[in-house]
Amino acid sequence: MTAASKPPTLLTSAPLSSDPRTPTHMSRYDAATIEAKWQAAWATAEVFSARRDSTRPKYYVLEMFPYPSGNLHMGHVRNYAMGDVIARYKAAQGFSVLHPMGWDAFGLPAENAALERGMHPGPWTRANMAAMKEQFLSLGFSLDWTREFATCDPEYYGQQQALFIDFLEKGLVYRKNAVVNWDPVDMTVLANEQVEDGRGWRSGALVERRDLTQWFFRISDHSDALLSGLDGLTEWPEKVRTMQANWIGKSRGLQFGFALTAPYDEFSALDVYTTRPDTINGASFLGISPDHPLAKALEANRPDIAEFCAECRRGGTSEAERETAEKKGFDTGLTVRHPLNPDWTLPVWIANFILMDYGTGAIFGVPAHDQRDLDFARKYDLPVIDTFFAPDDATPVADIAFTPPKTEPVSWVNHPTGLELASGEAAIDATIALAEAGGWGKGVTQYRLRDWGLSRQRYWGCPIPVIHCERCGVVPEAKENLPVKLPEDVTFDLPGNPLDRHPTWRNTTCPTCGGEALRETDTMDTFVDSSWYFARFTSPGAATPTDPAEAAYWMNVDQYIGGVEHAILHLLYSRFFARAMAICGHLPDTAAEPFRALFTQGMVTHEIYRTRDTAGRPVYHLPEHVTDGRLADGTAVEVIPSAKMSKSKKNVVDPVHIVETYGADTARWFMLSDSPPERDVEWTSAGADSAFKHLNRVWRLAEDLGQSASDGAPQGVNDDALARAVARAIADVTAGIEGFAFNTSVAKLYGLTNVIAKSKAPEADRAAALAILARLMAPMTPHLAEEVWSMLGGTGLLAQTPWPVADPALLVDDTVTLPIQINGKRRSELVVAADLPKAEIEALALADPAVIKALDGGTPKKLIVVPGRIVNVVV
RNA sequence: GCGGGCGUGAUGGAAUGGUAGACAUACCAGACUUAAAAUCUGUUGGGCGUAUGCCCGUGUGGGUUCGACUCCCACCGCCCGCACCA
Repeated sequence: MTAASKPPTLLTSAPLSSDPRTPTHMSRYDAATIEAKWQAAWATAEVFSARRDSTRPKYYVLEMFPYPSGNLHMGHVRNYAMGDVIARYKAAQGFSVLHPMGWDAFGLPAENAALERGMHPGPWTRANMAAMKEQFLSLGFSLDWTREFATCDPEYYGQQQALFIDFLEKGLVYRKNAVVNWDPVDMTVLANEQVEDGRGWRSGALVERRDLTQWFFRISDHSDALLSGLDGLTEWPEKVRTMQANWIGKSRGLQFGFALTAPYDEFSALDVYTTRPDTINGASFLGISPDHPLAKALEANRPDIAEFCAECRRGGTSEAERETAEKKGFDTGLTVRHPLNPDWTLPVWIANFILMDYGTGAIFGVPAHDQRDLDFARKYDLPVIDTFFAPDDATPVADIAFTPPKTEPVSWVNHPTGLELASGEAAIDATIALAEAGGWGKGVTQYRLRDWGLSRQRYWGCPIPVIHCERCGVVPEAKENLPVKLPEDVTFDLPGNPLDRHPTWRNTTCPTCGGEALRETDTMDTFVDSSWYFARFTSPGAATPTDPAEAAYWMNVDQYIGGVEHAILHLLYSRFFARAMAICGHLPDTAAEPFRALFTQGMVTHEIYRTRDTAGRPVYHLPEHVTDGRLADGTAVEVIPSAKMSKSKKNVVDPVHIVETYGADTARWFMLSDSPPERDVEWTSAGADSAFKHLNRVWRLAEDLGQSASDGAPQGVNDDALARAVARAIADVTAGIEGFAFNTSVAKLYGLTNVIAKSKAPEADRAAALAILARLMAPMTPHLAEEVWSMLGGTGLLAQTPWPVADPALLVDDTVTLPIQINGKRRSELVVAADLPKAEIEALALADPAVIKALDGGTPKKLIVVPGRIVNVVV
């Protein structure tokens, strides 16, 4: 399917010219007609089909593909309008552009819809895709639709299953136990999003943590590579690199054991990991996770401990929830000996804030130098031992832990290494050395990054292609049996995974021994789907995950654009996948970092409208259903301040309405105006009117100046002032696009429009200037630009016309205005030749009346001249 | 709680450490019109003022600099992420 095979449905009249007495001989800017016309023209010429072309450099621009919710929202329009600016601009610069689009089509909302309306997730998703594609087409993006796919296509997820099997072979994926949110009433696994205040969103039951055997990608084996790889990503935002580095969380610390004073069960010592071994003499207790093997052993014999651990396991699994929960502890009664002093014993506590999957699941608490430990110590009346003070202040810690930066020198109290005045860093080094020399501990590099659990106990995802055989164990499905397709005949009348209760799908034969066996019923995390789609776009029809020749040509993505909310997970997973695919030969090694440049756009926000149902649970309402704070039936809604547009909060705006009223170009222009792309923008209807007004103005200029258009594109601009304005605009608009400052490009285009409209230059000059304006506007408002170009007699499609180049001679001004500051405040100005020597500027500045007055006969203390910029006189 | 970011007129925002407020919206005034809309022109950070003049002003408080929206420190407010939302 091509870009305009189905013309969008648009109003035929423009809303701001609705007066029936408008003379009929006067034509108007008719977005509906214009946009359909040019979309058809682009489609006929197949302008946007990506082609391998050895004579041109390639450019791969990609926006994060959407989840097919059924409606494009303004956030999408913003995202794809930005990508389209880049794609069209790069095409005009002569690049062979790949700009594909597809659907991130698996996921929870389809299952929720299935539960709510009794509809199968497949048709629901397909219908949404069809609706959204129509909206996409009406916006006129320069997308290569011949490469379209959805992650729920068996052709796609079958290749994903092949990848999984390859990963399995290379040891990149394995099974282990992990906890999930378990709803004991609905008897189902819940996503973190489905847990509200520790309760299941539907049942309201207290959520429990439950252990399940699940599949994991060995992403943590690549921690160091993923961390050091960030250094090469110079065209990624610094904040994203920082966030990823912090997420990977490389730390150096000490691992060592505390011997139990009396062995318990098979435990004779407890291993701890700490990043602050230098504070070892400040230890006042040992803390272990409720999931620590020792805690589990204690549970078996001690009902009170079992009850405490059970309490710790209530509530959701999310880190935010655990971190903000009240800190609780339980004294096990066991004690350990301090490694540096066998007479010193410490109590062992079980604490709910200690995670089993970081370090060893056991810590020693240093209340004097860790706020959380201090709160814990005060709550349970444990000792607080100062191990260091500020060099000039030896006040013991009371309610606020003393935690200076590790680089700051502090004075130590009886430090085991003998240090007196030293930084934390130096003390850490010394303590690790001491432990290694003494043989009681070893320095360890630890990462916060955990392996990526990919198992989901759900239907609407990519089936994990493994089979459980009683004789052969867990074996991969044979590749010739791929794809393992999801069965269609499933029901959603019960919670849980329909694959589990499917009568026949689960039963299969073992690919190894041919005996009876059972399929895995878990499906993959949807992050897996989106971790390699960019690679698949290079050869969407290939019978293997990628076609190596195509991947080698098109990879990497030269410009990736998406929401900052994906700064960590999606981008980190994709970086891991690219490495894993390279290991399996599906991508060249040079694609290990798949996204050369990244831009994270801000979010489009909107107010949220909420009411509550009889049970007090929130019910959200779409903006189009709310007028003046009330629903159609008069119910008042609670207005919650602007937040990220999200399907679950229903604070989404339908761009279809804007396109129908004003046209696609207005929607695009408006989304690119005003707000810097990286910043959040609140959607307002007021901006649309002004955008539309401007496009009308450009169109009217074209109508005025196009009357006398001769054949062929308008020639050069001879009028000097106009020519300079045009050159300036070319340079500034280009710089704005290159720097992802589309809002400033838009401002410069407004400026050039104003200059052309007010210019008294000959009509041919103004027409030529307007033709340049059209070319500069083409990436943003492509339909109007084509129309204006054609009205002015331009030949060919603007979509295939090279980007204009500014005459450098016209960018340099002969004279400059230099502000004169006196003591840093602007007091006067100087108009001088641009190349005037510094000494002469100084002389002119000292002769300036304002300067003479300020000096009052004296000499300046200092005279700063920055040629071309400013003069500052210090008196 | 932890990690990251943002904060400038009535509003969205502009500004390689160098004239703060470009461009746009809104408001006000004028032109055109019987009138309105549309369109066009002009004004608009606050204060004093006859002024081509002065004072204040980029969340708050400090600091660096000849010069700070920009760099550094602390604080306040808002936003994003926190591994099963996508």
